[in-house]
Formats: sequence, C-alpha cells, structure tokens
Amino acid sequence: MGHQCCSKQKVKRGLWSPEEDEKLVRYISTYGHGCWSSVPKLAASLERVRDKVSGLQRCGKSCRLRWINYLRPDLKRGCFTEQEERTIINVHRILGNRWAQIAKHLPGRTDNEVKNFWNSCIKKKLIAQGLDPNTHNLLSRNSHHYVTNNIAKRESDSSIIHKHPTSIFSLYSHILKDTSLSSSSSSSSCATHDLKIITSTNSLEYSNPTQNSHALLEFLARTRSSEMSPLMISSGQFLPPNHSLSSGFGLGNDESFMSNTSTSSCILQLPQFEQPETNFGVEESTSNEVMLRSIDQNKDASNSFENYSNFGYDHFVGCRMFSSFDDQLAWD
DNA sequence: AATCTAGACAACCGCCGACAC
DNA sequence: TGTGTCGGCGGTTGTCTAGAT
Repeated sequence: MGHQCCSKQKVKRGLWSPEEDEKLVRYISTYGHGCWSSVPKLAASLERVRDKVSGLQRCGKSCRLRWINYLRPDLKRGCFTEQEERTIINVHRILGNRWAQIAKHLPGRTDNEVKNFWNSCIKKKLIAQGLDPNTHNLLSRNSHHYVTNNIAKRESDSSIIHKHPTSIFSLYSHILKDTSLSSSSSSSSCATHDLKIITSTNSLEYSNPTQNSHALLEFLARTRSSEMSPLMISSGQFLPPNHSLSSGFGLGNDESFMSNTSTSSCILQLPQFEQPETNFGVEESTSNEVMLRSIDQNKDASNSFENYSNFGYDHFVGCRMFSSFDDQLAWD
C-alpha cells in the first residue's frame, strides 16, 4: 500500500538510481523543498523542460527521505568517530530511542544513520560490556527493581512516597519540595534533617549507604535554593575514555556529559558503591540540566563541595532509580 | 564455484501531531 | 468541530556485500 501522498500515482520503490538522485538534487537546488508532496510532479515538469522523457516517479515522502538521509549537502559520510559514539551512548542513556533528538547532537548525521549505527554496532558493544542497551544498567541475572520518580508525577500523586518508601532520591526530592520543611530550616540544617530521614530509612537495606548516599544527598541539599533552576540526577556506571568501569557520582554540565570529559566536570566524588548494580538515570533532560553521573574513581575530588555552587544549578528535580539487588535487599 | 550467513545500510510502513479548511 | 493532508518520527523490512563454509 502506498502513501497517502502518492496513492493515486504510479510510483517507484526500492533503491534510488543515480539518475533519480540527479533529478532530485536538480529539483531541490532549483526550487528548494517547500512541499514534499509536490516534489515528484514538479520535478517531472522540470525534467520535461530539459527534454527528458521521464520525471521523478517517487512519492514525496520517499523524496524527502532520500534528500534528508542521503543527498543533503551538509551530510557527514563515513564511519562514526569514537567521540560521536560516546555522544550517542551518553545521549541515548538520557533520551532513549529518540533518534532524531540524538542526531541533533551530531552535526551532519541523520536519525536513520544513528539508529542503524546503534542497532548494528553500539548495542552489541554495550551488551559485550555487560550493559543493558536499553537502560544502560549492568545486565543482571536477577530481575531489576525499578523505581521511577519525578516531580510531575509526585505532585499529582502525593502518596508516591509511600509507594517507594526506600528510594533515597524519591524521599529526598520529595522533602525538598516540602515547603514547610524548607521554610523552617536553613539550607544546611535542612540538609542535615533530610539526611537523617533518608539514611535512617535506608541504612538496613543499603550496604554501606551512609557514606555514599550521605555525601551525595548533602551535596544535593547544599545546591538547593528557593530558585527552581533544574538539576538532574543521571546515570550510574559509565566508561570513561581509557579507564575501566568505575562507579561513584559526579556532577557535570550538559556539555561535559555529552563529550564524556569526566575530569573537567567532576566536582563531587564519592566512594565506589558497594553494589555495582546500583544505577541512576534521568527522566528527561534539557541542555540546561546538570547531569549527576558516575565518575572515574581515581580523580581528585578535593574541591568537591566548593565549586558546585558556581555552576548555578540549584534545584533537584527528581530522578528515577534502577537497582537489581538480591531479594533480601529488595527495597520494597 | 556455489551457497549460506551476518552485518551494514537504505528504504519503507504506520502512526501521530500540527495545520488548514 | 470534524476531516483531510502533510511532515516527522521510530520500528521494521529489504537489499547488498563480504566472508565463511
């Protein structure tokens, strides 16, 4: 069955011939592409003007696809670079299979190209590294425990904290949104208060929880203010260039996250988590968000708490949590 | 040499939202 | 408000090719 735009016409399908490409390029360079559905017809007229017998017997949709994915002059052909590959992985971790959005981070690359590269190459690499290509978490023998949380859902459902009582981030972000708490506390005391609640809730289930989550949450509290600029929690394991898999958390801005330059972006570093399965991912992301992510264990974190406030990100929006603890450690 | 298979890439299909009428 | 058209998108399929058997 043909497309709506060409159901009444006899159209050719399959691979494009060099002659067809030539006709399409000639048409686009002459008239541009204001209306794809009219391209084949007008292209045929153009060819008749040029004393050619046949026009362009393709549907408009096919013309559009051919132009965007192959004929556009600003396309970058050839293999993906390592940098591009890292960018794809990092953005995919945040956005999922939103290929068009991912492709926007890669000048000269198309969504189709990125998608094909992902399916034929990156996916297998991640699996080979023991990572789930869908979640970017470590593949586990056990079933994954998934806790999702964001402000929008929380605000529409005040009972969510009871649904996920032991998610440190659920709890924490919930508390941050609690105006009575924040208005009655200074920034630091609020942080302490929050941490007490959180760590006491999780101390039994989470092996060595306080040392890691405590510092992380303290950091989150300190970055908080009444202004609501976004801060995102992101990621868990990741593979810094030329380093083995490590875990921990760090703060980076969007740019550094995309380019995977951990050293410049890490301003907070925490000891390695005891459970490598523990992982964190974002609900969504924009260019203004900060990514909190796992970082290279070996980097110096001596400036951890001093610098993050300079980033200007100060509101914890929320995050979702993945984990794959054994049943006896199940958080709910 | 013929056939099979897997990988890479190109193209199509169906759905959806935006928009015009 | 309902309907049709269009462009954009993601999933899927088709095609080609190189390497293995």
